[in-house]
Amino acid sequence: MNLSLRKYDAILATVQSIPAGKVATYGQIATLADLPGRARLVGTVLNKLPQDSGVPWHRVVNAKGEISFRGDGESVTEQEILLTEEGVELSPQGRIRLGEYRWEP
DNA sequence: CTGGTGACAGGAA
DNA sequence: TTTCCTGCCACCA
Repeated sequence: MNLSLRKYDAILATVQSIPAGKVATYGQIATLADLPGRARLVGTVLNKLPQDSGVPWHRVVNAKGEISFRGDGESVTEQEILLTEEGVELSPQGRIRLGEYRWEP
């Protein structure tokens, strides 16, 4: 078992600790998981996550408050819907108001 | 082993 | 306010 796997677990645990109706940025997750500056790893990890991982990945967005995904919008739309269902309101530009919904541990 | 890729962030203009 | 450039490191061929 790789020690890096423990870091993945820390990332997943942090994402799962995000309360409903709130969102967190990749950098924030990375910092909370003791991986400062490794925001890309958070995205890479989530990208490889299975669908039944039970991780609320839809609450994780980039620093701009936008929903990220390899440029394709289908999954992005699903993420927007999930967030809206939880009470997260989106800006007209399709961006989340981090000042309002950013998770502050 | 080397090189390229990637759900990003932060600073500068 | 947004856009562009750079750095960061795990994973894949």
